[in-house]
Amino acid sequence: MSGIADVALRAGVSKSTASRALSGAGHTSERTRTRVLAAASELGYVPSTNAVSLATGRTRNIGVVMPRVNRWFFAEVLEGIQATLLARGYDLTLYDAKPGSPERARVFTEFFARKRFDGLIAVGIEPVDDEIGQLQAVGRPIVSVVGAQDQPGVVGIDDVRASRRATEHLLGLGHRKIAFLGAGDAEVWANVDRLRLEGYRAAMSDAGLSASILHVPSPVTLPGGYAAAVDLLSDDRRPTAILAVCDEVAIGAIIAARRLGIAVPASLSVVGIDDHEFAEMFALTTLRQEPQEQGALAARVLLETLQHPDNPTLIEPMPARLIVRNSTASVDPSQL
Amino acid sequence: MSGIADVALRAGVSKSTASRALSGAGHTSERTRTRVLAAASELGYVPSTNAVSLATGRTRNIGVVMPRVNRWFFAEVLEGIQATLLARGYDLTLYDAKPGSPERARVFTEFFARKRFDGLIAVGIEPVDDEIGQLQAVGRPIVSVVGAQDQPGVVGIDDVRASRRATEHLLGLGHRKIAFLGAGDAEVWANVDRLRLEGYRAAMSDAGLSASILHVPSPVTLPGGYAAAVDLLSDDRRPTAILAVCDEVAIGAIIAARRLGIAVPASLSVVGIDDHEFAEMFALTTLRQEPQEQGALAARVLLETLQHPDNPTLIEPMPARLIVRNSTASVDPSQL
DNA sequence: TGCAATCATGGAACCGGTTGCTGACAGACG
DNA sequence: CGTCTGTCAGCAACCGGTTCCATGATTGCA
Repeated sequence: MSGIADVALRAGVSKSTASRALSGAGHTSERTRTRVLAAASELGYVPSTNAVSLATGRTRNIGVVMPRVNRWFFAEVLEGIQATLLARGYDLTLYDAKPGSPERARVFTEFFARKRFDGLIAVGIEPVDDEIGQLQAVGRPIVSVVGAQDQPGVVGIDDVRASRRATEHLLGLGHRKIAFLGAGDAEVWANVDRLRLEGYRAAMSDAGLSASILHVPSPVTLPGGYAAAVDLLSDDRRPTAILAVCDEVAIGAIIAARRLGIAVPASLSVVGIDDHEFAEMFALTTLRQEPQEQGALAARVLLETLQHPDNPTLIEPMPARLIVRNSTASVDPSQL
Repeated sequence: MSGIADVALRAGVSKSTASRALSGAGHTSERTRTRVLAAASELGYVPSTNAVSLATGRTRNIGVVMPRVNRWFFAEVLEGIQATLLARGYDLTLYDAKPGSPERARVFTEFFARKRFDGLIAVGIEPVDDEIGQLQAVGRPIVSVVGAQDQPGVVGIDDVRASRRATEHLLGLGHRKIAFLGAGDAEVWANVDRLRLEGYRAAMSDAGLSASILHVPSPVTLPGGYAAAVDLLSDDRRPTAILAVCDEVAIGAIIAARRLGIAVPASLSVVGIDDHEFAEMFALTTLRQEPQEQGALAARVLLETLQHPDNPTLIEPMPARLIVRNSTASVDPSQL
């Protein structure tokens, strides 16, 4: 492996001149610059990232923490981040931090303390207790995607609004018995779930249906939604419409309805939030959010902050658009 | 930020002694060691990874390349790798490399050349053309998960066997018209697909059914399987059983069958390969592989190789066990 | 033509660790 | 008691770059 000293030697200049020529900083004559560049490419010179980082203090690496990666939303966000960083020549170091796990504690103390990155993107991390302090202590800019409400620099949709919008869609179709399916367990999504539930509650109240509010807890997974929906649809609480906390739960509900012989949308309307990759196949009406875009935005904002640390970028909530497909229909008058 | 010099000063020793005491290398008296350790913890000393890497040549970081992360198998493998590395104190740098994309080319040249890692795990990477050379040029140990056949150090199941086993299960139930659903496009999975198709072909031939071999191409996704199955089941090629290249395709087929009013397993048996997280919910009979385990194994093997570069670890194919659920049944005699 | 400002370059310090070499000291042994 | 061996600690070089500072060469302007 040839270092910058070899390049300098070959170009007949000093290390410092070679460095300046390669990085473009400082003054260099055109002639030397081309000579150095030629020497570098002839030798296949690649600067040592460690040496550069040690000398400059910046790593050209971004850390990403998320509770897990094998869930549609997180994987999509990660793709978005990755693509953006790659384009800018940044590396991405991934940290897994399942809530409550001992590994998570290690990540927050040991791994973050190493400061292997110039900045951190926290996806779906709702820091608890001393984790907040530990994040501060990292001393690097942080951008969150769907983080806790009170964190700074959070990218995401307005969940209350999205959920309210979804509920209003059902109300507009004449539905009155609308159940909210999902959340209620102390899982990762806690905060997002809470906001979406809130939006549903608000829309119902505004429609004078406070008394009809029905929150059915369910794990936030497809099978979880399936199981919860089977229960819900089999007993006398059966609603005419379901708003699911996310598409996976919604799809679980659709599958449950089919199993039970309940026609969707004729006898049951279902609406989700996400626009999951499976949504189209199930003709699911949903509020589309674009997690890849969210990831990309988070990455862009973070890189921007690194360049201009003093003028913080203001982050607008991202839009969530209603996509009407074929899982929702006007309520069957006989069901009222 | 306090460096090792500060620690040394506080402990009243030299930098080198502090370094030895902290790393455990070389001789240090018990007394100095405790003093140094105390000083370090009082100062909250964390060694600079860059300085360590620069001096020692090792990064305590592992690179992971995969074509994409938002696909069940890859996400699971990644979880497995992550957990194992975390436990050993290693960082993980993720590289996304969709086949054929210009970004992939950059990853293979620019990003790999930086050698930010001690070793590389390539998941589902089937290197083409000069990529093989570029991987060699990295000069770091590489372990693959479901890579190309001729690569060294590949972790994975025996796909031919798994597929053969699945086919034999259907044959054992009396099925004769068995279709193989999936693959056929020049996608990521090409090699795995090919092997699984091969296993199916072999089992059919052995049963004297070469003439009945029916390969139906399909994108390797749930919606893709759905669409292909709708076609297949609607026309006169309709088989009594389907072997899908993976569970997502299999589940797509089950959903398609339901839509078409074809009872599973009464009128159609479906078997998959994977044991996807949704498999249980769809009562899918499948050959279970455990991607998390594969990821973990790959990580262990790689770390082992780093410690003992000269005695290569032999990697056995991982087991794939048949999980019989309720998507397969004896063939309906009237269909023969 | 003289002087200041600007440009191009080299030398050396520095980032923060690790490690080879050397010497002091202590205990073991003849 | 002298020498040998092994432990412990410090000095200084080194990993591979960046960057401050000094110097000499140019150029611009009065």
